[in-house]
This record gives sequence, C-alpha cells and structure tokens, in this order.
Amino acid sequence: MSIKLAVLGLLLERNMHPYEITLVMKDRRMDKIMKLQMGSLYYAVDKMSQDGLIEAVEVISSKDRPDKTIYSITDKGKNIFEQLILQQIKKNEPVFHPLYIPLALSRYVDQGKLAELLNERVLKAEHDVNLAYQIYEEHIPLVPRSVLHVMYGRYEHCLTELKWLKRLYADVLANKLSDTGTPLDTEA
Amino acid sequence: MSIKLAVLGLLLERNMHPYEITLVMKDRRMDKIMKLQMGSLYYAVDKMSQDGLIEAVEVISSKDRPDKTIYSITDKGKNIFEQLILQQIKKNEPVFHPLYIPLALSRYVDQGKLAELLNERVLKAEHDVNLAYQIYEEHIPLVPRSVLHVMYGRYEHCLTELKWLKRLYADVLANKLSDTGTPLDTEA
DNA sequence: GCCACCCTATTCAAATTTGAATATAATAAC
DNA sequence: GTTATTATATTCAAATTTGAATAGGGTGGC
Repeated sequence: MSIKLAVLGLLLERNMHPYEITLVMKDRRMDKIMKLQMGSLYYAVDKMSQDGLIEAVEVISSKDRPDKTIYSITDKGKNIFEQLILQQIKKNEPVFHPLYIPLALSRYVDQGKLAELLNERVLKAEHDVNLAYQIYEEHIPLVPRSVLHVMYGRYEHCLTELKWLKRLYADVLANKLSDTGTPLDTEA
Repeated sequence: MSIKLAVLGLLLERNMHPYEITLVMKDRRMDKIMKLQMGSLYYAVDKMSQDGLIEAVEVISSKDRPDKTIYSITDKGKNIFEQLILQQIKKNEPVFHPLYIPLALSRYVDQGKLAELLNERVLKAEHDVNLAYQIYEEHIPLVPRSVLHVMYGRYEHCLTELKWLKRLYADVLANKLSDTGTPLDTEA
C-alpha cells in the first residue's frame, strides 16, 4: 500500500519513470520509512497502469540501456490517492514488532548468546535514536510539518525501543527471563 | 518468520494439529503480537514438514470433519528454532509504521476529513494503551518475564504512538501541516 | 422450530513480494 | 592501467501471503 501511495504522491509533482522514482524516494529518505524493493515498485507501477491510476506518456530509448517508460498520474489516480490515504489512516492496522515473537520465546535459547546479540542491538538502537533526531532537526527548515511529524515520530519510536531493549538486556544479564511473579523494573 | 517461530515454540511443548495451534496462539494473545492467518500457518507447517523441522505423527479422521494431522517437532527443528531466534534478533529488521507514508503525504488531502479520522485514531490509541497496560498487569503472576517484557514493550509503544497522534491532531486542527520552518511543539 | 451466525479444519487460486539475473557504463581504488 | 564497485533500468521465476471457498455441526435468540 505504502508503495502505491509513494508513487502516486511523487507523480503528483511531476512525471517520472520507475527507476527515477526510486532515486527521488532515496533522496527524500522515504526508503527509511517504508520497504522499497525494485520488484515491488515495478509491480505496483504495472498494476496501477492497468487500473488506470497512472499512464505511460513517453518511452525514451537509448542504445545501451533499457527503455525508460515515463508515467503520469491520471485524474482517477488523483482521486484514488486521496481515498487511499484516508482509508489507510482509518484502517488502524496494527504494528507488529519483528522482535515480539522471538523475544517472547527467548527464554529457550542460550542466554550468553542472547546477551551478546542484545548488547549489539542496544548499541545500534542508540545510534538510530541519535540519527533520527538529527534528521528531524536538519529538516526543520526544509520540509512541511506533515513530514516533520513523521520524522519526530520516528525519533520517539526509536527512543522507546531503546529503553525497552536496555531493560530487557539487564534482565538477561541477571538471568531472570524465566522468572515468574515479579513485575519488571520499569522506572529506569 | 514469526509464524515459523510460533509453531516451533508451541510444538516444543506438545504435539498439535495446525488448527489447534491457532487456538493456543489466540488463547495466549500471540495473535495480538503477530499476524496470524490460517493460510500462512498451513503453508508454514507444510514447508517445515518438507524441510524436516517438524513431522506428522498421527492423522485423526472423523466422518464429518476434515482429517486432523498432528505434528511433532524434530531434533533438527529444535536446533533451527534456536538459530532462527538468534538470527532474528541479530537481523535488526526495521519497523515501518503503516502511517508513516500516508501521514507524510497527508497535507494533500482534505484537512477536515483528516482531522475526523485522526480523532478516531486518538481515541482508539487511548483505548489500546489502557488495554496493553492491563494485559501486562494481569499477566505478572502468570507468565515468565520474557513474555512480560514483550507485554510492557507493547504498552510503551502504544503510549508513544498516542502522544505522536495527539501532537499531529493538534496541528491538523490548527491547519499547519503545510507550514515550513518552525519546529514541532514537542513538550506536551 | 428456524434462522443466523460461529466453530471446526483445511485447501486453493490469485495477488503480491522477494531476490536474483541481466547487461552496460561510469567512477573509484590501488 | 586494471580491477572492483556502484549506478542505470528492468524483468523474471519462485516463494509467500491473502482472502475466499468448502461443508457439516453446534449455539443463541426470538
């Protein structure tokens, strides 16, 4: 879904060929916010083209490279774009953190190895928090507030994750994952 | 991936047939933590059976219902289970919030409709926060700390999301999403 | 007693995602 | 100067996910 929205949103600004869309997305850090895979993008473009949300307006051939097909958003596409955004906000689809299940089952694995990996994750998470904040700050003069909200939201989500991982790491070091009956130390 | 881990983790406790696995997962609220779809589960079970991680140990037929095939985890499955958990923790796969892209593009849509939907989301988020906390508290005497960490983590993630949505909602009401150059009001 | 809905248990086709393959040019590294 | 990596642009087969179809039995409401 995000991929369709991103394509429509960018084609709203100007006509592009699919590869060019990926370049713009990377330039705007959209690839940090959603999964961007070439195969999926080309699929989405084909699909939307069949469905009349976008249309090919030009094909540029050159001897050495594959043809570039330039797409433009249609009126139908513009309507669907708005609908999709609202629908997606209404939908309330849950966020499943990819660590929930592994961690819930983590008491079954070697606690030494687990501790080592969690330590690495904590370090990465610290890095991510700083990076996310920096990206937010740098973009204050550059982008509309709608985008700032996403950047600051990402910072806060990263910060929450960091606190979570640290608390968990402490428990692994103390070898407490299998304990029952006591609440977590949630003040730190 | 989560689905495989969940199946292996449960088969570690006792042999079950696929449908039974879904019942246990729901009973333990695992379906709140990962996407649980029958089709995917049956696919994963087939795949793991082919790969020798689990094996069919019994088929129970009855006249009125489809046959139940009961699976058991193999030694290979036990090894892979540990590997998968550690691998998944190491992998550091990013979390893409399904609202990031829609919200980043939200300045293009009708701000009245947007405000209404965001208000609904804020209400739902408040409900989710309370529910998540309640689930954590209720389970303190019941489950190992590894599981509590996941439950409390979910509570904190929900809380972070709530704050994020509220801030965004205020900006939509003030019709500021397209403004540029001022930092967000991040103290509230 | 009947209607509507939920439970049991699995399968399937169709949609979508993934990851690699393709082929050439430009740039960087040593 | 040669080698390795990165950038250009797209396609494809294979893996996986999705959502609906199947089909009989139980249960609650009126």
